[in-house]
Amino acid sequence: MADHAPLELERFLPYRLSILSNRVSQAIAREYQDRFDLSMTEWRVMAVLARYDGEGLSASEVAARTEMDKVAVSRALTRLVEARRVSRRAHDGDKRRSVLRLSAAGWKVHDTVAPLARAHERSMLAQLSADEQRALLAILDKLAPV
Amino acid sequence: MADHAPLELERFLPYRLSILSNRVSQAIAREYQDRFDLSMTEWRVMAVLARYDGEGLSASEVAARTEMDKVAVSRALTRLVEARRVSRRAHDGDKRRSVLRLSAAGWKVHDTVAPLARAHERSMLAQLSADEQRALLAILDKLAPV
DNA sequence: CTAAGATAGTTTCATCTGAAACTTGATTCA
DNA sequence: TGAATCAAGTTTCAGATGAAACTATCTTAG
Repeated sequence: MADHAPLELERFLPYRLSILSNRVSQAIAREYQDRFDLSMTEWRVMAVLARYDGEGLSASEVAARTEMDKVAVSRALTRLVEARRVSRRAHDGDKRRSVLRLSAAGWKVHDTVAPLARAHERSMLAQLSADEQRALLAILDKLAPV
Repeated sequence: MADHAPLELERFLPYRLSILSNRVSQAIAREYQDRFDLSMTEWRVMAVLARYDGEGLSASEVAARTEMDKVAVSRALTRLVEARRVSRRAHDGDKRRSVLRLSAAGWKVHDTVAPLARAHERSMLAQLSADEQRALLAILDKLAPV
């Protein structure tokens, strides 16, 4: 029994990372879910469409840029289009592709949610020293390069 | 259009954290899922039972120590008990409570998976400098204290 | 050209998840 | 006591998820 070397979950890095990540994401998500009936998946799709506005991304480009699978993106888009937050038309010259854009209503939601998300990010960083903030960015760059 | 200030998802900390956390957790989980038909939930339950061996934890103590909800724990335990990896008996003096322990088979699985998990953790840390490793621990202590 | 293969996106299916309701047993307090 | 409340754990239900199959379209090799 002495030689089992049990894993100490509360010191195990992957576990701690997942706890932290879930807490942070859910704190943000809870707000926009209540206020806008918007899932995290949907929000990420909207954020990418906002960022690459004017390019008329296709669904698979959205999937690539959000690191979500195409099924999740397809379903998020169905809801977003139904809610008139995203417009979808067919691509000239390739009828398989869709051309996606935020609608005016979509932009309105985005312009409320984005500052809210950034505020959460700031309050998270505010708990860290300047050195730790720098280190965190360096760590993320090394472990999960974009 | 210029003043929409879109969120840059790929620089947004909560997003990057969730990408990193998912990648790390899934890399480990994939191994023990294939080899032992063990979900991440089940593994976490086993890890906690291993760590607090001899105390005969109840299901809600397991839930508290894994930060999972009681429904998830209940279901994981059903599977673990069926697979004879965990033994469950009633608590003397409180028939609501269960007393949970890893079985010999459970320990055998634990003793294979724990080193495997630790190896993943080590290879993750190995990508960071000593300073960054220290900083990561400090950051986790501040942002998600145990 | 056209058959074979690749790509975009949706649907299906089986599983996972969490909130709420429920069951059983313990506790409290009048 | 015994009614009301509380705690442990399970079940139910409704939604989320992801792999695989499928449809439609486009590309390429012969």
